[in-house]
Amino acid sequence: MKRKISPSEEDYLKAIYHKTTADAPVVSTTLLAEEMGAKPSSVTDMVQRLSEKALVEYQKYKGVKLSDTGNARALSIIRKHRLWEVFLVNELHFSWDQVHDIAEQLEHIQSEALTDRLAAFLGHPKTDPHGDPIPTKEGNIQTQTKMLLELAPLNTPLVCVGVEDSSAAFLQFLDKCGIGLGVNIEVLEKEIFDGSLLVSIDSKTQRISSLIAQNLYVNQDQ
Amino acid sequence: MKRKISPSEEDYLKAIYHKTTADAPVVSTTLLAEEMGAKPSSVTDMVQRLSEKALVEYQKYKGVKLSDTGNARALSIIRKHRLWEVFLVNELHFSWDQVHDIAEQLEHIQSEALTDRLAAFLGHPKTDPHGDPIPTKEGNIQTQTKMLLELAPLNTPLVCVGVEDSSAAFLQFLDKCGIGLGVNIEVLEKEIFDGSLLVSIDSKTQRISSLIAQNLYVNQDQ
DNA sequence: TTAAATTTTTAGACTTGTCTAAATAATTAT
DNA sequence: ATAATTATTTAGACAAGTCTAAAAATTTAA
Repeated sequence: MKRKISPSEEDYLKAIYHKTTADAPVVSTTLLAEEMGAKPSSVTDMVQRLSEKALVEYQKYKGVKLSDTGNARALSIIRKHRLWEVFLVNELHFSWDQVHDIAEQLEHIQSEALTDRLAAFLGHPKTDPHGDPIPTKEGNIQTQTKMLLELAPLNTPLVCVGVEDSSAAFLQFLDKCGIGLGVNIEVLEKEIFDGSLLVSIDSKTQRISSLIAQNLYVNQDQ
Repeated sequence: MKRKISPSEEDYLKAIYHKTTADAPVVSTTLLAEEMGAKPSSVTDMVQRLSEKALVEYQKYKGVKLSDTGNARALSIIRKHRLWEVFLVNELHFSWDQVHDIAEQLEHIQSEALTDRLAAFLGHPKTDPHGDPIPTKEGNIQTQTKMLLELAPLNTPLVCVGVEDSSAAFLQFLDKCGIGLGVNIEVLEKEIFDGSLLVSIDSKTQRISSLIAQNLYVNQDQ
């Protein structure tokens, strides 16, 4: 029943998944082209092919969104991507900034048995090394409560739970600042002038830029 | 320095590697076509492309062989294939007949760091689950002394060390007969009529077909 | 509300990897 | 040694996925 989907088609499904939300349920070919590093004309072609395969709903000039089957496929790819990231970090001891490109390749391996066994081997992890939730085999993905550090209340014990930007550069910078998932953090002061924050990380006080605060997710501790 | 090679090109390099030996250093397009499940004309095309990239040495109508760089690339792919097979069997508990197709996909993942760490994670295994040697990172591959069970001496303690045919059907049949790597075996009698052998496996006597004997490698025990 | 600017699609071309059918070279048999 | 057979290559075609350039639709601005 499962029709063959090429790695390239899978990448498009994933990109459409990441670029659509409840408020903006449809994405334009231009935005998708940017995400994919391709020209809008190439995206139009591909999106029309995906539409013929009933993986997306597409209306000329109106943008594209995933169909139910397309959404399920996207979640399956994201599941594999994040499981492999857990493997790379937890088992092979890669750092969280090194795993994205390798997982981009591993996510296209086609074997349900492999995914099942990998998940079991890893102990059915709930989140990946960047704090993003791992969809279940059935395609359920937990929407986690989390807020940007930028918007977090002052003088409240917080814990880091995720990142908005997962580029290697940003992750390495976080490492340098002593910031990682599970790290305790508290905002002591918000600087109006440049949006920077005075924070306490593991009881040490330091100043971090607004750019970090805009890309780091936290939760109230407890 | 490392030029990009497509998965398909990698598959051809591997096939050429497997189909050439010291006595037959060159393989014909027809034989290669059979191995690849493609038409000879397609093989000619591909082999000419590989020749332009200096990965093979090819002379029209005379067959093809790997260049030194092509040989190194083939060994690198085989190394990855066999390391992943070890991972699948030892860590994810697949059986030895289930891993080939998955490893066919995993062998194309491009990341030297991944291969290095995988090898270390597995404890730098010397052989894969079918008894085939794993090339080192430097491209050294150990030529193991082994003989077909068919040609092994009678009434001599032997140990299974490899298979010639690693199809799922053959491996499953071996399982059914209680034959696996490391299993002790002794040939008690050779039947002239059908080439079958009376053997003792783990002290139990049974008769096995000549087809098994032609596809199973053994060594003298000790 | 029409014109200008922008976005999106179409058309035609290119590459990779494959195929079939036809042509050519090599091998085998008479 | 020549003819018949077999192996191999060439030629032309096709699908996937991409591009550039041009056309068409949509949005924005006057």
